[in-house]
Amino acid sequence: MKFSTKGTYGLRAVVELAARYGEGPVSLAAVAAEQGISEAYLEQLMRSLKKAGIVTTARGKAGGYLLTRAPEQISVLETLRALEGSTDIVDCVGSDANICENACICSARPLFLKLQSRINAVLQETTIGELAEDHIEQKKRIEHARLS
Amino acid sequence: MKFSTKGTYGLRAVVELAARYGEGPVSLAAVAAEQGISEAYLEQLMRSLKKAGIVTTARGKAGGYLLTRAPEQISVLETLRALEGSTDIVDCVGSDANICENACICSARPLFLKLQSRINAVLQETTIGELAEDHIEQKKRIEHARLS
DNA sequence: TATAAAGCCGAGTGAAACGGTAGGGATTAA
DNA sequence: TTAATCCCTACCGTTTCACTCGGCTTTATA
Repeated sequence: MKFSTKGTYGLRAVVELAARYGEGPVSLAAVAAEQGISEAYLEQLMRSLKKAGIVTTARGKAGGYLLTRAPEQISVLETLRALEGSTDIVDCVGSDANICENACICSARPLFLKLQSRINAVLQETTIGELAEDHIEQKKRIEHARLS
Repeated sequence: MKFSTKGTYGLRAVVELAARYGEGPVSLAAVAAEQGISEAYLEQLMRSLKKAGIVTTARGKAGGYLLTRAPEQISVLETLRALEGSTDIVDCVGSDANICENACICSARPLFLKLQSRINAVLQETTIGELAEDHIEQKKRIEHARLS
């Protein structure tokens, strides 16, 4: 029941792009430096995000990554799915439940179904835009505290 | 973000014991057979559960496992913690948050905190007793359908 | 037009966790 | 005494994780 760094790093990278939404392409190096992540590793994650239609790229010099949509229109659910493949806590909930032949008798299934729906609700209703706003606020507060 | 089989198998085993609460010790072999789990593997899980004070044992011939308390007094949270070590989705939520030095600036943290609290709520409020009841009901329904 | 800065891509790798097995020991009811 | 139990340690093959490496293509700009 742990999030992988894939999900965490990727999510943070997307939030970073959201914080700079409208300012043109942001280079991988810039995102990696800001978030303290290895460039080569982050590149892989960006690939997944691109394939999922969450980010797009500008190639060549002065190129970089951009969100395909406004940050408020990207859900965390979508982002994590792109990064981790699925956000299902077990295979027997969600689309192909038939994977577990004992689904109809498994005593843990009702719990998993409930839990999964709660999780999905949070991930669905939270947008990258919200996280970015919080993050910008937080940065301001810290800056403010440092100066005084 | 996947549950391991440790958690799933162990939980099911505990529910099985709950379904037979008050009937004396249940042997490992019986639980393993009923749930379709390898005996040797399940034994490991039972050890964790015993160490955590969720089950107790009777040794020797006609021995087996028993719940230490009434099923309604055992939460799923407690059970999963015993089996998986922790139910925290990332290390930087929960007791020792200081593990992540950037916690105060990490843009994903607010999300994780919210998500964790929702998850914990479900796991805390669901008891083994409830799962056992559901399970018994379900078995009855199936039996009924088979006969008609 | 040459060059450097960027993204694109496939492959490889060490460590850890997962999921399970094996084999022997201790305990106890019959 | 025997057989049915739980108790414990160690091992092991596979997969996933978290990265790294090296070479390629694209493109702005000097």
